Amino acid sequence: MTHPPEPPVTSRQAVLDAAETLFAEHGYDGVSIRDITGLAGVRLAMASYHFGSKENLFDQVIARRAEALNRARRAALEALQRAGKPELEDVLHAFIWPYFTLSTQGGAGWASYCRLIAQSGPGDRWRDVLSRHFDETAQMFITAIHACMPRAPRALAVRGFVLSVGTMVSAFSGNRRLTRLSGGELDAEDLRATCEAMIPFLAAGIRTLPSSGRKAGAAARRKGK
Amino acid sequence: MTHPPEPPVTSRQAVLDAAETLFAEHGYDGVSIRDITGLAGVRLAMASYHFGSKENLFDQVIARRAEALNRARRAALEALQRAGKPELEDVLHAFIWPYFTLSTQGGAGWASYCRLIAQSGPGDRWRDVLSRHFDETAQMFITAIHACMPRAPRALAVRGFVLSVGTMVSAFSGNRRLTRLSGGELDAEDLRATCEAMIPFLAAGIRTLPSSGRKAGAAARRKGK
DNA sequence: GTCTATAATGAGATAGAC
DNA sequence: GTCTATCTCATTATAGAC
Repeated sequence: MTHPPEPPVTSRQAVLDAAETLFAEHGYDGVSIRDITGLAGVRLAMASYHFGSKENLFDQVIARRAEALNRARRAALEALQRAGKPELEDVLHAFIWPYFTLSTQGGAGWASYCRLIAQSGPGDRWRDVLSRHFDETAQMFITAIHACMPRAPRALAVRGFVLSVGTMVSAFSGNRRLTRLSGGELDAEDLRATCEAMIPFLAAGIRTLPSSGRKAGAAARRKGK
Repeated sequence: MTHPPEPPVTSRQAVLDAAETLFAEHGYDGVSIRDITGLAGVRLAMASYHFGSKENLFDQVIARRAEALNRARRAALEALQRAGKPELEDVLHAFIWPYFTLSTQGGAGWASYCRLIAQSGPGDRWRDVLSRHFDETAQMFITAIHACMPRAPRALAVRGFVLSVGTMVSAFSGNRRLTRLSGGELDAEDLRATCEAMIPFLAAGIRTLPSSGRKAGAAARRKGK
């Protein structure tokens, strides 16, 4: 369904691919249209011709893969729900595994895409584009998480989902912390190992939320602060 | 020990503060030296006079608060260890709570600082500066986490720490996901509630790592993929 | 659709007076 | 330490030929 090594045929795709690569490496403002068209092997004017503005090019970069990613996640979730009542781990798996699969086997573009997403900042540009493309699917997964802890209020499922997204996105950010801090014993690029650790990690975390909600501040009070 | 609302007295500090604010909002490349000196209320040339290059200004912005943060974290950790054998929750508390306290009560600069850290990308600029300022303290916390799970290899403590850092940093990033996805029921700016949920969340997650290491890929195989 | 050329602006950094 | 003025180069975007 995805065509990893296929070289871009149209100049439009070439620009899109180059923009994705460079945005992921240096951020939106760290890259000029000249850099992008240079890497794409097309002339400067092609960027404006196809996309008008740099802002719009960025938007298209995010949008292009968002749909495929959402589709994969929802397909996994629906398959799960048809098979019966899923466990928390299964729901997290349905959310995280497509990210892993596409990032590692979907071609270099997908890896760049995941690193790019991890650079989202608090500014309007990011807030709008992420909300527009990901919130709807996010709500489906929050509902599925909530179904695994039906006695808890939905707000706790939201909190668990948001914490999980932060953890996952950071794991795909391309920071080499894991390698560095382990002195090379662990490999930050072994995303499979990270995902396999992360899913039970997050599931266990989410399961603590109902009780930590009740005894709120326990850790804080224990330190007398 | 920190003086939140004190206005900067020197032009050097004014530039540093303005740079911190603007970098946090728009990222390194999203801000010009003119923007910074403009907000600081000083002339353009003062930036070069005090800091030489923009790169160096950025470095100083990160460095300035890194020391205070590391000191607070280490003090909390040492106090803990003097009091006996700490629980995993206590170690995480010692790591996260200074971040929370400074971010919410250390003045606007600290809040900006935490948002800025969350924008770290995979590029050299970030990797170098974060490694230089934070790796040493990170190793102390990894050791403390490892002491809570002594039968597991240290690599698992590293993995738990790295996942935890990602979760924490994302929680302080200023993305308003929690508010948006909960329809306003939860408040993304209530960092206290987030920290109080996060600490047991992460502790539970770390405790799963030894077992998920042994039965690696269980969730994956269950889905037959 | 693709190119050259250029317009219009903004960037980082510095020289040199005070 | 602080200022004005400026150098030099890169930036986004567009006009208009082919």
